[in-house]
Amino acid sequence: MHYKELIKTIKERREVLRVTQATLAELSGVGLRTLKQFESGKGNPTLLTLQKLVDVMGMEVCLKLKNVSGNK
Amino acid sequence: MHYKELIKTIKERREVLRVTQATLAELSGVGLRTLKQFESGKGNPTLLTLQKLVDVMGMEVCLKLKNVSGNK
DNA sequence: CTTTATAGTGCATTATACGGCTCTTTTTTA
DNA sequence: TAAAAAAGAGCCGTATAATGCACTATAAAG
Repeated sequence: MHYKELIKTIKERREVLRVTQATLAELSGVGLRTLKQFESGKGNPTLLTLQKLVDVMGMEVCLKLKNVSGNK
Repeated sequence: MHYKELIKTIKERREVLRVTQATLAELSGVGLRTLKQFESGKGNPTLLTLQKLVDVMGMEVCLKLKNVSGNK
C-alpha cells in the first residue's frame, strides 16, 4: 500500500464508522491537528501515531511481501 | 501487528536476504543510525522511513481489520 | 587470542512531527 | 438559502525523529 492508499483506507474506515476527525482524534489520543494533516495528505506520521489511529478503529498495521501470488 | 512484531519482521526479512544494516540503509536511503535505532527497538520511525525500508526488501506496509475471520 | 565484520550506543545538530489556537473553506442539514 | 458542523490550513512553540561521527559490544573467522 502506498502512502495515499493508506490515507484513503483510514479515511474510509473512519467514515464507515461514522466518526468525525475530532472524535477519532479524541478516542485515539492523537491530536486533531495531526489527524487533519495526515488525512489531507500533508503529514508523515510516526508509526506510533499511525498505530494509535488504526487501533481504535479496529485495524492494525502490518507488513507483507509484494508481488507474491496468494497475497491479495 | 504490534510494534515489536513489526521490528522482528523487518529484521528477519533483512536476514533472510542476507543484507547487513549498512547495506539496507544505503539501498533504502535511510540513515544507518536510524535503522540501527529502529531494529534495536528504540525508535519510532515515520511512515516514510518505514516504507523506504520495507519497500527495498520487497515488502509493503498495509492496514487490515483485526479480529475478522478470513484475515489470517 | 587477534582480526574483522556487524550491530548497538552516546553525543550533538538539523529537520520535522505533534499539537493547540484561530481562522477559512467545504460539506451537511434544516 | 442560511445555519451548523466538519474539514483544512497558517502560525508557532515543544518534542522528538533523522542523521553523522566516533566509540563500544558482540560475533564470526583465522
